[in-house]
Amino acid sequence: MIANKRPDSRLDFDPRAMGLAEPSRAFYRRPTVAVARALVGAWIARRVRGRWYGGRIVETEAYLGPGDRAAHSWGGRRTERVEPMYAEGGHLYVFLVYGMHHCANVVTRAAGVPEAVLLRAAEGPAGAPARLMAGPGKLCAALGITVADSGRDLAGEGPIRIFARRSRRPDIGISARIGVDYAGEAKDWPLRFYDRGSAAVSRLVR
DNA sequence: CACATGATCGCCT
DNA sequence: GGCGATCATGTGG
Repeated sequence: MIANKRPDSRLDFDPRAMGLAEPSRAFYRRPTVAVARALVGAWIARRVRGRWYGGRIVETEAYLGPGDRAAHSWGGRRTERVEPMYAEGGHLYVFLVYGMHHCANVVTRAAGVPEAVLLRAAEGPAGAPARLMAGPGKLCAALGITVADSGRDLAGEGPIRIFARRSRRPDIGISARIGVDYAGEAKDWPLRFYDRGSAAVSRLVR
């Protein structure tokens, strides 16, 4: 069992002072691509001992379920690991890749529809290293998110939450997803969304 | 800057 | 038994 890790103290921030609000459940139940786009500019945060730690999401990828060869739920796979993807939108799905890195996903749509949005990169509050969360594994490491958090409800009162962006819309770039060359035709689908103005995007792929 | 490689282990076949 | 929704480091140009 992997112990709960602690977030990087440099990610300390105050969502309330920033006027950030949490989206309703309906936000997450929308089509996955819409959620993936809306999450660019939103904040992912974790509360530990009364303090909030987090960052502004700058890169996401949509994973479209049974028909998407790159998705863990491809072909309707339903194992213990993937089970959180079948939960109602607004839950968290975390898995371990390459034996050492964790990846965090925001589950979308209705219960039983196993689609999700991978959080690929975020930029921390002022003072945090620019590329501390420039990658899905680094994002989880910085926030201390592990498979122990898989299945959590982001829309409830739990320790991991999402805050919607306020107003300014990021200049969003689109590309194929990263690291899914094995996925047949799905490898070229334009399901990666990133903030063109951010220095924390994991890789520059047009 | 563009590759190439090793680390490391849970998951699925 | 093979292979990742990755990352840091090392080499060469």
